[in-house]
Amino acid sequence: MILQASVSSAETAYARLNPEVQAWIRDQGWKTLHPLQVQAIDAILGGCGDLLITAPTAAGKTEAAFLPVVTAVADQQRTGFAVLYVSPLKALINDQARRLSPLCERLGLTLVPWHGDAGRGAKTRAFADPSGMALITPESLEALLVRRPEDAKRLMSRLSFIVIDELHALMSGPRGLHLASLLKRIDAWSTAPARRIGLSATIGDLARAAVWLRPTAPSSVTLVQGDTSATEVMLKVMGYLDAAPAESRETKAVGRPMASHPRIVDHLFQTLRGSSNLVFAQTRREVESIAGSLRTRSVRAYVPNEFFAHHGSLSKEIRSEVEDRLRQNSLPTTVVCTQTLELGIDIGSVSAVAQVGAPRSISSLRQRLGRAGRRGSPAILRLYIREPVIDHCSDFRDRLRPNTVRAVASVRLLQARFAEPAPVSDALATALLHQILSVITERSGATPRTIFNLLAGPGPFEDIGREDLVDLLNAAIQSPGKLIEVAADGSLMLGEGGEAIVSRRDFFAMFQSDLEWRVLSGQVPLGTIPLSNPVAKGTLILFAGRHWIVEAVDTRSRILQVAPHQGGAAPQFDAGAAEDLHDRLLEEMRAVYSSDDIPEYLDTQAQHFLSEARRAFSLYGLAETRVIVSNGGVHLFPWRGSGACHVFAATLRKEQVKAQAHDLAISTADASLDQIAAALDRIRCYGTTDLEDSCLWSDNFANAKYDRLIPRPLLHRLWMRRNRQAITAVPAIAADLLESLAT
DNA sequence: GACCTGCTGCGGATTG
Repeated sequence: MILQASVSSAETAYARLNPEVQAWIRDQGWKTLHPLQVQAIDAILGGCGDLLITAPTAAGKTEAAFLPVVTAVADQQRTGFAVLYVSPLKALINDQARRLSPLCERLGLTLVPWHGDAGRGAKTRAFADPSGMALITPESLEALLVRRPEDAKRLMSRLSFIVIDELHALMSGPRGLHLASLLKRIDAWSTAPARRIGLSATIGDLARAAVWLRPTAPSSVTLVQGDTSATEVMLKVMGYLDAAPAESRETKAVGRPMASHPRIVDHLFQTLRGSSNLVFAQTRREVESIAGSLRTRSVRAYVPNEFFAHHGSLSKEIRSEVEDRLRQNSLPTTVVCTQTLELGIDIGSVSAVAQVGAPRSISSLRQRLGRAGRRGSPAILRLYIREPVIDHCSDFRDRLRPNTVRAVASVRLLQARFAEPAPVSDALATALLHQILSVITERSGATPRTIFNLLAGPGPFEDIGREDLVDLLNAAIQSPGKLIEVAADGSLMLGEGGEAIVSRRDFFAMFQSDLEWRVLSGQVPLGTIPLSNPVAKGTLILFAGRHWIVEAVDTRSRILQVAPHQGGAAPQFDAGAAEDLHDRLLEEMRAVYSSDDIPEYLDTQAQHFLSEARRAFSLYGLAETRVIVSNGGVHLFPWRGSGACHVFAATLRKEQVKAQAHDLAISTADASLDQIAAALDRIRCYGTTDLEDSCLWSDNFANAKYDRLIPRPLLHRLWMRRNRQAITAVPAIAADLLESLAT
């Protein structure tokens, strides 16, 4: 990656901009251009490659990219869009359209917001006379390619720039593979591919981001980095003692708030009322329960409620109402939310950010922190950490106080500027099949060679070899559902099954969607809850931070009609697997256990938890050993992240040891130390063949949308490649554990 | 043991 070498002065950069852009800058009342903007102007107007712009939220990344971009394309004459802006969220497209339209108007550039909820007028005009900028989601891009391939080519074969916002979010997961493939296909239409500009606040691995951005030439990506000097953070970690462990697990399962709940709610109420804040919780159910209690608390205190819920299952209406109230900033507003308010939707900045529960990801914590701190004042972050009461039947997991230790480790890594790299997607096969169907549709048929040339090679599918593609295509051709057919000339066409998949509306997204109840209060849509919730007339529910009674159930159209009421519990939202912990976080947790400093940002209870944690760590002898016996079971501590631990647990199961990985360790059952030592000794000597075989014992590698249509051996092969690192580490982990047992 | 994201084209009726 090329680091920005020379930087001209703000005056020189300003002089390079289009006069109308300069006038717009004066209108904003800006006295000077930020260094970030100067760098971006130099790189875009002076250079010719791709750019990665990283800077904290609200540092002006959008302007840094667009001032020079619109300057570059202002006077060009062409048929088709000059700039494609890709965003992960419709709401972000609406925000950006609002921000950019005065600038574009001055230059006579058309601006077309292009997503499912955007008006059709602008799109229709763009089909007739395409020019300027389109602001689009990956799914709408897919829809354009599949449904209007001729128009898509006409609109996007002469692009000068592709701007990708919130790059860290768009490059990860199935969507990352999807968008990368779409961009590759767009590039194939033109002789001079558009320059790509990625924007992000949190990039854990710059080298990998550069590879994603320009797979054929990652070293030509210029890095433009904003001010990375640390912003002042006022941090507090607060400990809360919960009910007995057995009880706490039970109440969690039933969904009843835990014993610490009222005390945490009290503290939030007292510290946050009167100002604007964000409170992040780990689950939607927890958001509901906290927001509901805060509202009840306000009613009891005879004060107007200023606490609201925000999560992905709430309707657009409810969510934008809350976002508007935050943005207008005229009334104190505290929003209890999940990840939904992490990305760059414009909500202004808030006084303080709180999080209930220990962080699992540093990137996420950093994004959340970025929401706090008005100009000139420090960002306030409060972490609420719960640990259970210890009694005679408590096991090592409770005694080691992992939540407190994880919170301290997270803060240390935050200070060390660590951020997790974007996770590798497990949807490679699904994405490949999806894109094959899409290419066949776009081209009304394609030969295997065309498909291979178009999709394979540097990019999202570079791990796919010719034989993988052949296996996949053969399976699709021979499938009883007739996904693909071979035409007389040897080209591949959609079969009956393929047609059915592509013609469905949900084809455009690479992720799954399940059926849900729609919850309506009168005519107002409140949101959706999973069909799995038992509901009947008279059921009480807590939703959108308020209490409701179900008045009517329409099972045909899946609608719940509700009315305001009192009481009721939050619904059960479908549970997925917990977010993986990174290797670095476990390593840091071990360091926290082994050191003896008590950070001053811990309150008395949290300090107490940390002391208990270290005492337990020492009593179990974990400074010297990686294997302990507790409550009749043997527990192994590789001090690695979730990925490595899950693979290692699978390997143990292959050796007939019942093993289960959790956040802190791997727990075994019904096995003696001798049996485990023998298993570890065998695993220690594993060669490549054994390792490739070991993961056959894992049955859950068919998770993604179209995995059921993929041959199992291919899924297994791809799973192996994706987990190569964790798999290669297996013998070394076994050796370390065995050494512990010997001493 | 979690979270989040997205969605066409067409014909016909209605409205300004």
